[in-house]
Amino acid sequence: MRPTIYDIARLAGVSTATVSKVFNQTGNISEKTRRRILEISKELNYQPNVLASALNGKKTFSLGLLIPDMVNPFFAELARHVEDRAQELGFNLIICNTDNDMKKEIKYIQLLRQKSVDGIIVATGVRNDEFLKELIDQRVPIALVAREMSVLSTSTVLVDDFAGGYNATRHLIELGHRRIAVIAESMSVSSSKERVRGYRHALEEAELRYDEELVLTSDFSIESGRVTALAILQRPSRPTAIFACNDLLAIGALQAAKELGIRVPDDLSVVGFDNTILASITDPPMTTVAQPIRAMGHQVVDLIVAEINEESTVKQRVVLLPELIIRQSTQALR
Amino acid sequence: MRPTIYDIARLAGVSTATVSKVFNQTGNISEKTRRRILEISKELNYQPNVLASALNGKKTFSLGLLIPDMVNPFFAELARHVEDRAQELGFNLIICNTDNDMKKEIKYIQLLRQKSVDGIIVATGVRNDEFLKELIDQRVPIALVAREMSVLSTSTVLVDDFAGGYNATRHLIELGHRRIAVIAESMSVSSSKERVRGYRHALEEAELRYDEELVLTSDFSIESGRVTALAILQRPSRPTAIFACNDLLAIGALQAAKELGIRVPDDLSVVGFDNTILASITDPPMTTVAQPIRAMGHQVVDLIVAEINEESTVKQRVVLLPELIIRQSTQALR
DNA sequence: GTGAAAGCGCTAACAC
DNA sequence: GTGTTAGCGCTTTCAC
Repeated sequence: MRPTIYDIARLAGVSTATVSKVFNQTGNISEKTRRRILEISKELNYQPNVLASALNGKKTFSLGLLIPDMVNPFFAELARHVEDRAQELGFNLIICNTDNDMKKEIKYIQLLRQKSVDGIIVATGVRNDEFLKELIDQRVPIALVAREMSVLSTSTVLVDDFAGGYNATRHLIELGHRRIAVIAESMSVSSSKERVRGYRHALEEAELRYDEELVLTSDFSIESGRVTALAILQRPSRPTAIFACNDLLAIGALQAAKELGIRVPDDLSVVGFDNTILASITDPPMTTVAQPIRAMGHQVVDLIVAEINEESTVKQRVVLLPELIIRQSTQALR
Repeated sequence: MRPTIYDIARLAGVSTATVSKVFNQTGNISEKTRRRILEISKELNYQPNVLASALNGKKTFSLGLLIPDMVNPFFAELARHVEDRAQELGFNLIICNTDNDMKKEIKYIQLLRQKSVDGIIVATGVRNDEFLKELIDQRVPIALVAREMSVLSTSTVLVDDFAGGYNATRHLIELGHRRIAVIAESMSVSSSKERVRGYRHALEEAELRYDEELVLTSDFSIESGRVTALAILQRPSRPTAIFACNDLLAIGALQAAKELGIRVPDDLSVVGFDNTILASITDPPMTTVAQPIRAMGHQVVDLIVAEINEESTVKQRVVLLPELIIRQSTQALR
């Protein structure tokens, strides 16, 4: 059996209250008994039982993280940084892959509540306002990362998606491109919508016509990027550039181009979004909009932990700036 | 406040024991009261408190997963499948990225114990025998995946790494290659050692000399693969083929070749291992040894859950077979 | 400085 | 069929 506070108390000839105080650094315990207790604990290899302490209203020191899919490198990296920071602060991370499926999301949230996690970080794109609102009403700390939900009053960390979309498109325009297509993930995701808005703004600023035909929506997999790009590249007057709203889609576009014998960047420029590890290993290496993933992960953990510890009750909305990384998938229009 | 079993009992005019029995489907409760209790629970949106129930010796329904780094696509995919299966069985997953750092690993294991996870799945390569042994002695269910530890009596799921290394090398030999280098991750990892052993066996079988100079060890990042490959490709008599013990290293080799103006596959054949998403998007697409990642993830969860539920007390060692996926990074020696 | 005791939310004998 | 009650391991108030 795992030793308990009772075992320690008995061996040290004190009460459990004293032992508890030592471990919580509360009350006033003489240096001598403190030492004794610590010593005995070491000997028995005592590990406090978090469950029992959480049952008394203390923290569980675990956080939930809802992401669409950790196989998507963007979310893998994000989750990694979240986990790192959480660990630094003494919290474990329960990762939940929801595939942006509302049913799964709800199920996960219920499980997390049953386990009394101290907070939930949401990075999924599901429109789940009602459910999250309930949680907030129940005073479960929630924070959003890489997504947005204006109706909700929660701390949020994201990148300026509008600026990202704008920068990407602007870059293409400066290279002389006029027919620029955009492939978005489902437009119901806030970040996607913003990126397209940035795209549109760049066009209009350059007095280029915004052509709905050039705005495609798809899933968020390489395959669906490929299929979508294939369709658009086979039109009679195909675009000379594609802005894909994430690296996965951009890779799909690259593959489609290769299939059709369209050379990148000579005959087609492609810009991605996220600057995941994938962008640097494609051929050619991909121009993409970098999100400061590490900073996002750290910040969102800091915000939610501050809320958990009630150090800060004001909700914050942190907007980080994206950065265009120019590689070799874009080139001046000939 | 979250409703408790007491609230329900009061409103239903029964005792907490009755309510508990309903939720645990134990005892014998009349259909009528059962209904009433369930109804009231629904109304109050009651969620059982897992902590309290776990404190009574029940399960916490959470598993720990120790992996080196979820940014590595192999582990991202593995973790995803583990998580999927765990979720199906009602368990949450606490993911711990250890970077194969023994200190971190120990810290994580302690945290997991304090939280009374029901079991721990270990996919890291750390030689941590002592520590894991302690856990086993304390009857914490442990299972290994994608790694091995012969001294320990634990359920294990892995791929036949020897066969994988053999197949990869054999493929190269059949293509006429004679000078075949191998880049291994640190040789202290069991899987890596086995793959190299398979490599060696293939050579010897073909009566080719096993040349220590052609066996390089490195880290497990693209960058270290690149550096290692760079070194070997600049030797006076460079190899005509490289077998890299994982896709990351293979990509590094691809990059090194490109840097040196060595064409793949014309001047150099490269084989990877893992068949992660990366292998399909490199240029050229990579020949690699596929691990049945999904099956591995599912199986290891099934094994550990069986142990947790004490359905099965016999430890199993499941060895799955790898499969060589031939793409375009390998070609017959000219 | 230290301890007795009540209680966190739930379970499981055992009694009725 | 249902209730009483004694814990699970820990925290905390209040008394000494």
